[in-house]
Amino acid sequence: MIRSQLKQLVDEGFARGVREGFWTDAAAGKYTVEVPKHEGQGDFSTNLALVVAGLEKCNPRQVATRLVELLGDEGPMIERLEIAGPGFVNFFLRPSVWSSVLAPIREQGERFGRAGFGAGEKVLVEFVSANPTGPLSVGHGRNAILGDTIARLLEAVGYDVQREYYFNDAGRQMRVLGESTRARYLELLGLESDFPEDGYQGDYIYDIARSLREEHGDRLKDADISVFKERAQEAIFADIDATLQRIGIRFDSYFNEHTLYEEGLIDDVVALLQEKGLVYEKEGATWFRTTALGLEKDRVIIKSTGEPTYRLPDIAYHREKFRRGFDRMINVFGSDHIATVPDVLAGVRALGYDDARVQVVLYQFVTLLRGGRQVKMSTRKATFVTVDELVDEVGVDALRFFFLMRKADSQLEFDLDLATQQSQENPVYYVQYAHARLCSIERQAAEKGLPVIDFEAAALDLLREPEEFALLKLMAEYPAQVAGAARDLAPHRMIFYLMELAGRFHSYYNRHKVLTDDADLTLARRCLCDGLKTVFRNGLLLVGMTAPTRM
RNA sequence: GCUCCCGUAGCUCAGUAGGAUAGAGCACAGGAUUCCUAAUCCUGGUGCCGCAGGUUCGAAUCCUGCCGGGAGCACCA
Repeated sequence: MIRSQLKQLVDEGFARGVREGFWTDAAAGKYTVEVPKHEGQGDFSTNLALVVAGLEKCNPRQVATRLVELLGDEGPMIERLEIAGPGFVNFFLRPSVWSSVLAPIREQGERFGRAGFGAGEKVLVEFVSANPTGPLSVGHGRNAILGDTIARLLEAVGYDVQREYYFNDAGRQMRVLGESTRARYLELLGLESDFPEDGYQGDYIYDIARSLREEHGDRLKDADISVFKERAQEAIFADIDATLQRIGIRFDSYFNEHTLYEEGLIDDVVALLQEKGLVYEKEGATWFRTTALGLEKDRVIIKSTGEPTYRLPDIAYHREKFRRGFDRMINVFGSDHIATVPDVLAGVRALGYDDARVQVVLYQFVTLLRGGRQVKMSTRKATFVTVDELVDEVGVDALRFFFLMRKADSQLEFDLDLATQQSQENPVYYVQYAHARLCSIERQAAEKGLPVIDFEAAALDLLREPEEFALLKLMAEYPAQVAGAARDLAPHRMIFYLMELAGRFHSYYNRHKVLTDDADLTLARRCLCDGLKTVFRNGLLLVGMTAPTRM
């Protein structure tokens, strides 16, 4: 907000310089106004002179001098300007401008930080998309939290977001699931059973088998595999659903791969690709000529058995996303899906759609540490830790926080010992405690009989401590943080922002009292704290956490 | 062999579409509570930003090659 006002001033100065022939408009939109890294370099800084000088091949310090002349060296916001280093222009603002961030925060309340630049564009965020073969494991957890938080961020900046879960209840995996369930059922009946070699070994299969036995006795001993498969799938899906609800995630739609077959959409895609000469037969299989689209080798889309490989439905599914009218499509995938992405995008492109509208967020694997040792995980062997188990141990807030703490590109080390101990080492509490403390101050104020905050009556220029300026500056950055995190699909930035704000607040709290003997100062500081509380609350809710009022 | 991600302090990681003097938490050591919650704060220091070149006024950031770790490279999803 303050930054954007300043940016406007700089833009005007730049435009005047263009009119007066000091420079061309080549640098328009290329320079920035930023908060400098180091103390003593002003409240904001622009690299305009460096950018202009680079494009026009002239001396940056001369350009900076011109700019300073054009801007005038003071004004209602600016106290003084300074040319520094290779040609930065540093802005030193009047201290009073900082407290002006409090009014909009107060007016906008829970809307503070939201933006409208998404302009109602329709975005489909597809995530989790785990086939119902077992409970959600740690890897799915990262997917779920990432996808949901990205959706929240996009909603916050004005996109019309739809959350979708794509799944497949046919196919080999599910057949194995059915066989595994039947084997357990027969085993429970004391009958001969041959558990599939690559079957699912988790105890949850026993649970499902047990419920079948209770309901049907031994009447299913000769039943078709589909009975077992359907029952298993149903039970597991209910389980997944419960887990998701528990961690605050709901989907707007579920898309079953079945639909693509039933509505002939698979055949459509093959026919369309055929028309374009991108399909051929070889060794009994149908191949997609991806080499013609710039990829390394051709891929099979229909096996010699007549069954499609995963690529074909994936392409058809993405075609449906376009046909359903989405402007942007975001997929959250584990890094093991890396190889499939180019093929699907090539398919989309071949069908005449703009694949730039499809964005894939790939996240690296989660390694689980317990007792300092890596836990090996396998879905089949059921040696995995489930999301439910994690939530049991650490709670929803810590789960979300830990999964968001790292950028998607980084492998995430989930230290169970750290996350499970509810101690001060746990950074989750650090942030939440800041909010609880702010609430506590207001409770104290009420107990002392202080009146409700009268914002209009407050003398905000009494906020003059360096720690207060630091807080106000950081609060003013909040909307830009949300916008940046949404733009780059990078939820971890919100976590880092909140940790920094919490650090500054705790530090301030220890050094200065809010509730003092000076009524005016107290009121001003309560206004500051009120604003902080709003920012913490908004930030925590935005990433799907709670903002506790006491701890 | 090929593709993608990662490599920054002892450990775990940030670094916001190249910017000024490199950042945080943890760990380690010491200190702070008659006072709004000590789940807090304060004080200590550490870096060949994996290596080598290149691009430019300027590189942890961009390009090339190499080294190390991870994920892939199926008529599995």
